[in-house]
Amino acid sequence: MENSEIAKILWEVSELLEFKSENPFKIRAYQKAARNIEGLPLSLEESYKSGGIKALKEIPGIGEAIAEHIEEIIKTGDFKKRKELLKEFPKSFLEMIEVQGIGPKTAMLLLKKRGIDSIEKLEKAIKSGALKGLVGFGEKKEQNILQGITHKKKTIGRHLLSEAHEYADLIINQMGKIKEIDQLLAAGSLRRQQETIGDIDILATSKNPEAVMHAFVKLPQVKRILAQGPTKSSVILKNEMQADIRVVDPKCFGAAAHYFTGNKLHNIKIREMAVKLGLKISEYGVFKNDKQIAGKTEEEVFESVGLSYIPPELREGSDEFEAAKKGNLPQLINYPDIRGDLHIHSTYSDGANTISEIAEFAIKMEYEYIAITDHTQSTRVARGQTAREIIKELEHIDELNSSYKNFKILKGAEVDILPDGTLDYKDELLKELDVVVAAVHSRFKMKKDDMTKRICTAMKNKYVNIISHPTGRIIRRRPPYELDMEEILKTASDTGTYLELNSQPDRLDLSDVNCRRAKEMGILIAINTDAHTKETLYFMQFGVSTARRGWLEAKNVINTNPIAKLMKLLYAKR
DNA sequence: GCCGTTTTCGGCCCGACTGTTTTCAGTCG
Ligand SMILES: Nc1nc2c(ncn2[C@H]2C[C@H](O)[C@@H](COP(=O)(O)OP(=O)(O)OP(=O)(O)O)O2)c(=O)[nH]1
Ligand SMILES: [Mg+2]
Ligand SMILES: [Mg+2]
Ligand SMILES: [Zn+2]
Repeated sequence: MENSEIAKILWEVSELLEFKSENPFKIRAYQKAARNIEGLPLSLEESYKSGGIKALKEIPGIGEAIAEHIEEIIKTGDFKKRKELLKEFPKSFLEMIEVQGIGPKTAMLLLKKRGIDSIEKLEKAIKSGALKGLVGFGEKKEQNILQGITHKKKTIGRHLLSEAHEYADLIINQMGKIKEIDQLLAAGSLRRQQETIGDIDILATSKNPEAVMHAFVKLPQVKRILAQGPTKSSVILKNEMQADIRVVDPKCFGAAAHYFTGNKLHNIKIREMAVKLGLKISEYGVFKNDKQIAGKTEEEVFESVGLSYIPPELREGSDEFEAAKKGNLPQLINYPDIRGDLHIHSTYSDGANTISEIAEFAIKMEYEYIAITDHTQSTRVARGQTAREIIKELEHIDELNSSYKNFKILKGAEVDILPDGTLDYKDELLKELDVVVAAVHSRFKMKKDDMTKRICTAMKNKYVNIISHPTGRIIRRRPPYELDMEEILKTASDTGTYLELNSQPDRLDLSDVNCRRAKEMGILIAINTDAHTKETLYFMQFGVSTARRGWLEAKNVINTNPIAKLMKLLYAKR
């Protein structure tokens, strides 16, 4: 049982409890537990197996009751209380609150008074006028719900960080033309650089908020206005993304930026800390006896509760406060720390650019080195090369290198890890390479033990430097291979193998939480792009963002080193 | 339901916008 599955079950229970109008704090307790479990690097099932209920209760937000539920879920796949709740409310009913504007109260009213228990029935009911006369329902509400249903049908859920970035830049560019705006900031999950983004959150400061809102909702990208007030508006954009905007006075910028960056749990926790100190934190500032005492900058907000500045990528409402209090926050890696890219494809396999085109581009990016790592024979769809074919490429690289100074092209390959854990090239050939990146490209559905053994066997080969995209997940498309991540990490640590943080926006693999776990175990990470075109060498920024979310410092990442040190690290296993 | 360096009971973040409401509940950030 995966953590994500357990989290999903608990989240669903929180929704079921909402329908029953349970104590809102109890509902929040289930939601908190679910969120915390999602962000957990260790397998709950493994923790339970080794430490029982007691180990579960050590996780924040999990107490006696939820720990027992989790035990039951691990043992039977479900738990009694949930099964009972589900008898009352069918699955299709749960989906109703996913429609914008419908919450648990409205859904219950529709169920009780009209027997509506699915989005389909709701749509029919509105169109046939069956909701006329229902308390709290009028023409506008019906139309809003219909539009909400249409919107829901068109969207696929959360967006990749890269897509959201691009679109947010467009909007922010447009907003830059609004005269009344002072400062602009992309906030929310975008600023925290989460791997997926729910909506675009933008903060503006202005002395004339109404004028700003007026101009904002008239932007050409805006399709529909969900809400418009003087300090806050929400719209649906033409690409069906939602955008939320807040406008505040410049003297509130810090507090508003902090609020709008979140995440929610982080906000709640820092506000609780303020309450204990006799203060109040809101998006408008830090207040003592209704008098603003701070809030112009984010630093002031943190300082008011005795914390040093916490970078947005760490604001998850977990243990960042502890670190900030003790002054133990990491010196997070920055993009300019990166000196090269160790996983790139050229026209020798399925890349679009020649090695020299890639090299020229990398030099413009001020890199000191790159590794060309084309596919090997078993990955035929990606034009993987035989041993004979790659020899030509290696000679070509030698030739090119003689023409560069202060820049080096490393000879590499992205070598297939075959199902038995052996590699697609013989050791005699691997020996000729500077960088061996090893990866699984076939038989993704192997059993957990087999897949773990497969990758661990590969790590035990002394020529293997880096395991590429270690879990194989593709965001929104393919779940990770079944893996014992702890075993993988342990073997990486024992063998001195590096793990990749693949920067492709739909991979980001290792994920943020796994990076953090790897760091704790002393494993070094290679942040690579796996670029198949020279322009996508810029995907490095997403890798660095994810690394920052994983608390990584420059020293945890091998490709922040100058070439001489890097070469030493690459030859350390041999 | 969870939690505690004052607490094992009694708190639990704080605010904006909408629609249909004669004064605020519901939903959302
Ligand atoms: N204090 C407080 N702040 C909140 C609450 N809900 C949201 N926020 C703040 C923190 C969020 O990061 C920020 C933006 O809200 P969003 O719903 O857009 O969430 P966020 O961007 O974090 O994630 P997303 O990718 O959009 O799902 O607003 C809340 O209930 N209380
Ligand atoms: Mg957001
Ligand atoms: Mg938002
Ligand atoms: Zn690759």
